[in-house]
Amino acid sequence: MPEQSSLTESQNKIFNFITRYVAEHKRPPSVREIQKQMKYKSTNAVAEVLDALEKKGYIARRSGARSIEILQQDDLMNFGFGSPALDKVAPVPLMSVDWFAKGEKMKPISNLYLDKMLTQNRECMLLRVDDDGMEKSGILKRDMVLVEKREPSASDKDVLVAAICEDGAIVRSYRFINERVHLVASSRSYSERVINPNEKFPEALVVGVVLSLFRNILR
Amino acid sequence: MPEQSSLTESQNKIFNFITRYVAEHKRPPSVREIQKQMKYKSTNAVAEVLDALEKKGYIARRSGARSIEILQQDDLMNFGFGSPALDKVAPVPLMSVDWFAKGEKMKPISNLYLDKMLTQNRECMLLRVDDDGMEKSGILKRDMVLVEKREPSASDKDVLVAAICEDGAIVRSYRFINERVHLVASSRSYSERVINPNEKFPEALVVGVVLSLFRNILR
DNA sequence: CGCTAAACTAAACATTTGTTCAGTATCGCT
DNA sequence: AGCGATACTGAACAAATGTTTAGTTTAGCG
Repeated sequence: MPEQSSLTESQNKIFNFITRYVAEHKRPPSVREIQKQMKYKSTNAVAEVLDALEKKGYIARRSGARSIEILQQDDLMNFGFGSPALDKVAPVPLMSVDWFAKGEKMKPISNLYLDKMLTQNRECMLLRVDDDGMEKSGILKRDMVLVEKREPSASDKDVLVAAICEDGAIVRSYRFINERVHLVASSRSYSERVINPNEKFPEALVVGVVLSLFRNILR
Repeated sequence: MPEQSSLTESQNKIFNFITRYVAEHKRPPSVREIQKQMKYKSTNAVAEVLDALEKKGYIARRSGARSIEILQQDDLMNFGFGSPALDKVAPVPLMSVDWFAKGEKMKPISNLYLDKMLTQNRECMLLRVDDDGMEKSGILKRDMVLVEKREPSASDKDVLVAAICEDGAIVRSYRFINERVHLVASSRSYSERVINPNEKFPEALVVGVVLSLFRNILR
């Protein structure tokens, strides 16, 4: 990930406040509302933090009142609008993987129903990650990944893909080099897999692009 | 049931403009921006249309600049008939956190619909993690956590809990020692928070037990 | 016709809001 | 000690913005 320059305590506080405020009120806060929240006695205290946030690329400002715009879109929920409705749910098949050297198979075990805000209206499936190859990227064995069923395109830079292979389902970084697909783990101890386009029985089969991650915490 | 009063041409035009503007700019337009768009020569032309829209329940206005809020027209959840998914899905409120030293507030922003397999049929909510205190446990800032709304019990050994505090929502290990609740981060750089049972305004408020974790991977 | 509502123009006014300038204080680093 | 970054207080100002009051015009309707 492109490590965002880190924030100081007050910068983090204010940035969090802004995101919460926007989510709740559907408009950015004014400088003086931030001031009140932070219990500052001068608006300039806010102004300087906003300058820093802007310089670090967390926000942008235009002219006029309430002009703060949040630049992070990794927000997952850019909950601007979304009113709840049931047509907002999509069935997502939970797939189990059977791999045979000659022909792979994936079978739906059951359907989970997920809000379309999560599936982003794409054709998805759920897979259980079967190794620790992406541990360093925060994806652990036994995590569930929500995968969009599609072949990565050339424009996909540094996406994570799900693939099935001997070991079951795995997640890897996707690189396209010299007509070949390279599947790269984040841990060095996992070797790179290279897929030749002409290969009849490749050692791994890319099944889609990883959209998000789901992990059970409570045992 | 409340037959939506219909809109006049200019009312409709302006209402549509507001909707588009919010979608595009993530903040409401100012009165004068609407005036410009409509090629009015007086702001009062706008003011009157806005009065009408407010009276008809299409928008609401608060104080301050850019205070127009679009009201949801779609009647709340249409818990109508047999979508096959219905009984498998539960609405989970996505909460935003406002913290004041004396009185904490949590407000639902919107509902996400999640399979009951995920909520395990418990009363849940979704929170966005606002710090890196549990980074070492694999819970990162900006992750969403699915939280069961309940006080941890003595039998809960080493559960992770969500709490709200000055910094927003945080996740911590829960320890009960000497009548006191200890909230422990996995990173050493985050200090432990201790909650006294008699404390009137504790520095953090436990809101529930973390069931699972959700993270957006694709940008 | 006369009435009313909607749809404006025109001009002021009061707030809200962003920005800036001049200071003070603390901390880590050199 | 000196320097720069961060974190503020306090005060003032100008621009942006919401609101109001007074008047004109048009269209529909009884």
